Amino acid sequence: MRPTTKTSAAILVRPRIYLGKGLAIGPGKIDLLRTVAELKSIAAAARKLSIPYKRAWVLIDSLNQGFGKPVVETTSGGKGGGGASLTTLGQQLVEKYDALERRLNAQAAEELAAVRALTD
Amino acid sequence: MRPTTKTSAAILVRPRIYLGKGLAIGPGKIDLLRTVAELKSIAAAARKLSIPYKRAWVLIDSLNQGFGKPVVETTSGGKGGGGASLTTLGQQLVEKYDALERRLNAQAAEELAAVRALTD
DNA sequence: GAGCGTTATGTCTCAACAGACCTAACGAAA
DNA sequence: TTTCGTTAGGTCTGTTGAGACATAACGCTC
Repeated sequence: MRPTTKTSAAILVRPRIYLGKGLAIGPGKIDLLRTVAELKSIAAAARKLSIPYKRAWVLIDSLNQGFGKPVVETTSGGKGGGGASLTTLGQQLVEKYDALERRLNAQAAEELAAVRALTD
Repeated sequence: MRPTTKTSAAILVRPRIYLGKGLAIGPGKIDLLRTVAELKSIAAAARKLSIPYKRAWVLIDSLNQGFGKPVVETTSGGKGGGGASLTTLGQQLVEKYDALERRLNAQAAEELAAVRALTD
């Protein structure tokens, strides 16, 4: 229709992947994991994302429980009060999800544009 | 937590597409539209999907409002009490969404498997 | 040992949402 | 004119979830 403008930033696919029963992973948890990895602290990540610590902890706990193996390792007490970091499983999870999300948006750009065209 | 079987089809991508603010479309609404098209009645579709008529109507109304143009056309009174059917916009919406969903699951199979492998 | 910041929970409240129930309007058919 | 099944809502309630708050445990540092 309009070949000139290609700035379609208002549309995007946010994949939520369902693994097994009750366990799901979406953009929210991935962002949280990424921030925890960056700041090495659940509390700091929660502050940065403007969510209550409790919620951040619940989300991470649900991942740890759901995967059977921990996605985030924590230590309490000690220098700075403690901290948190991603396990290799957690790192892989973020990496794989990013790859999936990137591919989804790239490969499906055509169909996305088709849906978007309907909103005009 | 048992591994169950190896051939677990329990993983899939359910895309929810965000168009503009407040307007989103996901598998639920698409299924509803499909059923309305099939049965030519909102009430009948709601019964088949085991959801209250009110909810079905609210979902459809949100689509009609969100798109600015109606996605479902209705008539009240008359033979059989009335009925409903998809507009061409509604039909296109279902078609485009189906194409997107199919492509997503096909093209991203590799990355999906990678994520799934982490759950073992 | 006291202080500190973090992890780890429990509990309470409030808003949002889903579902249930109810009523009105409509128009063809009987 | 009455009946009937549908569309089109309004309203109430139970449930769920998020957020706010409180508290304990932990282990370095001072």
